[in-house]
Amino acid sequence: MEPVRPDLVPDAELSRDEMEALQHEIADAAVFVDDVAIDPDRLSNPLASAASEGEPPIVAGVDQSFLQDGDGTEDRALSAVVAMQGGEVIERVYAVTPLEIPYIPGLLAFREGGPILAALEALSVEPDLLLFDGSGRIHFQQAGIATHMGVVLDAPCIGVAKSLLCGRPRSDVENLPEGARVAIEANDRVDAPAGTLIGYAVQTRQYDSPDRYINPLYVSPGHRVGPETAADVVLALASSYKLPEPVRLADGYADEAKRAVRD
DNA sequence: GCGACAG
DNA sequence: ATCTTGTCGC
Repeated sequence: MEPVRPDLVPDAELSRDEMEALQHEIADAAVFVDDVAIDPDRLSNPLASAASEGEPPIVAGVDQSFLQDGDGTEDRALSAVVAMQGGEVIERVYAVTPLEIPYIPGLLAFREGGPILAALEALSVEPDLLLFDGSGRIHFQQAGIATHMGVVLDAPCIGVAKSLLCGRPRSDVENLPEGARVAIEANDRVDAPAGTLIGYAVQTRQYDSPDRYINPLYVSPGHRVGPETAADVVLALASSYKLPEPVRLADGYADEAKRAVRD
């Protein structure tokens, strides 16, 4: 797949103000409600797929790793994509591109967007849905990496983050039971009316011991997906591990490919 | 000045 | 995110 909005592709040469201005454009173009019918049950369950007509949807997980040069300085980013259909991997691709800027909270898409788009161009199948490691609408300008990629590609996207960038949970998120979700609403750090629902803390896995617990994932709409569906999809795809399977596999593939590139 | 900060 | 082996615990 390739960008349908080349004008909005993240450019690391921009000034910080220009980057944030672009993010406001992205947020304005983003659709934070369900735009396509995505049945979470058909994502990973082959039986549900067989029972209904047509092919099950293709879901892609995207994750990055980084390579160092001889000095130990990070100089390249590697983006890995794992595409799944009916619970099975149908394609894996990766791309390596030079690293342009350091990590700056809020500007992740300008650091990692290049290799992601390069890897997605190498992908031969057309995903119906993409999951990213990072935020979507849970972002200062409501334009996290999942939203940015979603608008540039005009594809349904979901952000899956392991920690909360901004916003505020409506209730305690400690030690939630498996399958639970807690709404995340905009606070004064988010460029949205206070109280706006921007995502969910989603507990995909949990221990049963009283002294230790697993932190939830922070799931938010990227583009063309609403917050409830985003949470439903992540729960449906996280069958045996904390991370939804496409993202977990992309995570592993990013490490595997990095080792291969190093040799 | 202080605090907060995806990967 | 990254440098890294084994190891403690359910």
